[in-house]
Amino acid sequence: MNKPETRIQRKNQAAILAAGLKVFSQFGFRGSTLDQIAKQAGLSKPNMLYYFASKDAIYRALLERLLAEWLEPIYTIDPEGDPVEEILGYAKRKLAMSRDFPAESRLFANEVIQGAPQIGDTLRGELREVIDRLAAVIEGWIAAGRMRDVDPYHLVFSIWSVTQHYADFDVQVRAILGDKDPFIGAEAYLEDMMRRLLGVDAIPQPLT
Amino acid sequence: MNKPETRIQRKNQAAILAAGLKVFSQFGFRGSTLDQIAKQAGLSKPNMLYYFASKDAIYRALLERLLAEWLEPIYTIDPEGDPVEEILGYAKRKLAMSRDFPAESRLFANEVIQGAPQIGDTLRGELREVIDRLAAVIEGWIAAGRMRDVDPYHLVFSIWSVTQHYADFDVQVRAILGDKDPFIGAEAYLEDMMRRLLGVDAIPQPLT
DNA sequence: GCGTGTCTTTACCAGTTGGTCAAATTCTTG
DNA sequence: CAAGAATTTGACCAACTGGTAAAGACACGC
Repeated sequence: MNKPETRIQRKNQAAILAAGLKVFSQFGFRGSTLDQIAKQAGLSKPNMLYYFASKDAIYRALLERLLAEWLEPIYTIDPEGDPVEEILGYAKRKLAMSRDFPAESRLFANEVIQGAPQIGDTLRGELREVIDRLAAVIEGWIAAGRMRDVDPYHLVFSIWSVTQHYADFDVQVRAILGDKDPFIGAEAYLEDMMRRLLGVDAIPQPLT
Repeated sequence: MNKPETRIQRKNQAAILAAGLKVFSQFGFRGSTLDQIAKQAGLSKPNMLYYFASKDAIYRALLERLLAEWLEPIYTIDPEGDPVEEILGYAKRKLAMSRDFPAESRLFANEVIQGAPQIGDTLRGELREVIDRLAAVIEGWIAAGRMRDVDPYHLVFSIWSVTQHYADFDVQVRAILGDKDPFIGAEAYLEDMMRRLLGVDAIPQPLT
């Protein structure tokens, strides 16, 4: 259908999407302008509109491209594996994504905070299904006594919120921590928190 | 200085700030327009600008007014009290704020995600000091063996992120949970998580 | 080297934006 | 009630917004 892409098309589309990600993630959809994105992409505005029909089209293309890879880490959770290690691994992967792709995280944050006008349907559809399935797996683990009894939905929310916090509220985190790299302490804290929360055999810390 | 306020001034200023909160929290600063805010406040645009000199002035007034009350729950933490109960109480108060004042939460979220252009100085100044003092209290508790050894800064981040998540990502939470009130399960989960994380005498859950 | 389709630019437009101004209206108070 | 102050309005503006039209520049297979 839209297969025959020239190398210059690929290059410019990639540049536009990269620029759009940068600008949209900082200012939100309505706060961003085509001129900003075009300048960031190193193109003139009409030239940019030669590749994407409208501001909306750029935004939607971005969200579509990112939604899949944003959800992807969930699918690596193995129902046959050890519950604590599987969930902890997922949490760590999400934390790494916050470190390596903060703009993507902020793009979603902006979109969802503003009421998810574009991806609301996907949230109520695909996302909900995926999380329902994950919740069923977790409930199976709990029923088998392989992890502590926690609400799987709020567990997922807490993983998302804690990990994405380091990307979305980056300036606040750095304002408080100063120059220290937040992610070193974050990973240790996250691991401690998850093991403590989920582990059936948690050992009480001895008094000093 | 600016004390002599007529009742009509108070009324209109309050209406403008309420409208600004609603609009700014949904669209961010750059995504909001004076017309939107004026319409929401039930005033004409020039009339609104009679009370606030500019869009910027409304936004700054809002942030200033909210910063204080947003930080306030921290001051109710009692260094003499029981560590787990004090921290848990703070977390619950933050969760209640997310339930009762979601717009305020989203306003801050928008501001911080976009790089905190207005309140960056406050974050690096007052906020940092307050959190440093809180961290010192927590470290004292840990040294006294009254709670588990966790990083106080990341502990604060996790409380903020988990509680504010229910306000900021409201549509996503409801997309997944459906009609159920998120805050009932959220409070139970939060309490379990905090007690488990902080309590020195946590009892391992028996296998089923 | 030449024609055809791809890419880029210049000039432009109508609607929206934050904000101004002077005149008109509505209080408030002696 | 009259005068002065406080409040509200309508008309307006320059800058910016997303988007368009058309012509020019370029690339590539023949």
